[in-house]
Amino acid sequence: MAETRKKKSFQAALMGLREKILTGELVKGDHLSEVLLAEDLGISRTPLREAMRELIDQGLLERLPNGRYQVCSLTREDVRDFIALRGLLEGSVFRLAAEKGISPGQHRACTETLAALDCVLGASPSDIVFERYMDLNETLHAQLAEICDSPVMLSELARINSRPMAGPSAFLGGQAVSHETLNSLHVAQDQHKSILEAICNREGARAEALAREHARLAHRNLDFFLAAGQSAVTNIPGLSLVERQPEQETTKPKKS
Amino acid sequence: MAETRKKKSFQAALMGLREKILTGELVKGDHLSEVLLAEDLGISRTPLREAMRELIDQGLLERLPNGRYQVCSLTREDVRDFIALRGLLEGSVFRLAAEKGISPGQHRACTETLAALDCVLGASPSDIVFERYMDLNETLHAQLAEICDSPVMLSELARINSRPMAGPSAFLGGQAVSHETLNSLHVAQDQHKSILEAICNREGARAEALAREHARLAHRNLDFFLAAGQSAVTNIPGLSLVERQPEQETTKPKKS
DNA sequence: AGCGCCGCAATTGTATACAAACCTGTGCTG
DNA sequence: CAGCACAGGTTTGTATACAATTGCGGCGCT
Repeated sequence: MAETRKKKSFQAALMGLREKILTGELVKGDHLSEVLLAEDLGISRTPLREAMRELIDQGLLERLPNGRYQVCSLTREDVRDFIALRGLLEGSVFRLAAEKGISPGQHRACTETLAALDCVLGASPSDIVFERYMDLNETLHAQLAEICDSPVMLSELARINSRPMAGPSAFLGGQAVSHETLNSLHVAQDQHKSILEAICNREGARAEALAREHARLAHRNLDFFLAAGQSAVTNIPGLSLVERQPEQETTKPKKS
Repeated sequence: MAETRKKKSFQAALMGLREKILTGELVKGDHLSEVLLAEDLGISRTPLREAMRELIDQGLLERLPNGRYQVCSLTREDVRDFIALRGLLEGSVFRLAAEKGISPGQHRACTETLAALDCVLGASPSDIVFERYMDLNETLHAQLAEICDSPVMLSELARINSRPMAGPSAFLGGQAVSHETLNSLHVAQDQHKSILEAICNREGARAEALAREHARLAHRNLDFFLAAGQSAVTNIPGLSLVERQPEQETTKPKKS
């Protein structure tokens, strides 16, 4: 953990609040008080404010004109836009990578990660270790992105990836081994290979188009887990932030 | 001024620091102390920290792993990447606008702004009011962007536009009426018209490509003002943040 | 009864005091 | 003479007290 900075109260606030928000303990619309949260977390308001500011940057909180804070409420279109935005940035980054050229070491590293992903996917459907797949997937995306060698692009991409459900492995924690989902994993892996091929061949436009389409795979997963209902909320971090307008009103149990 | 929030100390800190940084009063590498700045601005450390955090978001400050702050140092490539990134985002936004379709009211507003720009450009070269051109240019970009009707895209575009020299009117304050610069203004205006036309015709790919090329015009201006030397620093906000690597190393005095 | 104004309570913004961490300079030791 | 260790000071991190502003509820007026 490179982010284990010394400011421990700030870290505690950040982790604690993140947890409370992602688990849905804090409801969407309600505006939350600094003093209550501070004493709940056992810290002072000062580091708490710092943490809240950080969470605003991460898109989990938003600030009302009054100065009050409230948990971010995302529409389905917002999440789709963030996913598309990742595709856009990754596309640009891959195009830059293709134009710049890949080094032998980078090519070897990507090939290894691809092989490891193949290995994970090769197992029988029930034996797939989704956690390992997530790790490898993120590694691959990072390896491909680093080829472009542009700090600006990489940092902005990282920013978008930190958005609630925009990252490349956002929906892999769901572990829903439906036939459809499984198939999309194989499609994604094929796209991975095509992207690497395009970068190696200096086919920038192809790499860019592939990246956009690759990100769009996540749209299906978003729709799937939004339709799956409350059970998915615990598995997909940030899903609780999405307001579900198309739900028919079926004896909605009013919470406390 | 929608941003005239009540927190006046915070605002004072923000404005004051921004001023100090953009005018080059604060040198690039030097790390700045909270307490010194606070008493210099006549406020406390608490709002100052908030302001510094904001300036980090705006890309004017950066934070060292020690927790110290320092004025951001950008390379020429960084600025070029930010400009390209604006082109990328604007391109995506315009493509979305073309796919969604423009309303009559939006079309009328854009046409009016275009006509006003034509009017400003129609004056004799020495009579061009650059300040008015800047306003109109930003208005047009905003009007075109709003067509896409995606809060996510708009806010991310606004974020990039707030980066030091990435905004669409970043270099128009230079008022360098060289033959070359003047010509680029006419080219830019022609691109504006083409973009609007593409959006009206639902030509998404064309609008996207035009936006990317439109942003690239700023690359020339960047090179021009970087070559212009110190005199341009006072006119182009943020130019002082760019490290000029072609400087020969002249007895670099090691700081204390 | 409805509308508007005033005052209180709650909440955020600011200031300052204190604690901890870091860098630095100096002196000791191998 | 070099390297390390310790101590002091400087700087950021945290806590708490105070100020200002906002929202709200009651009260009076129309």
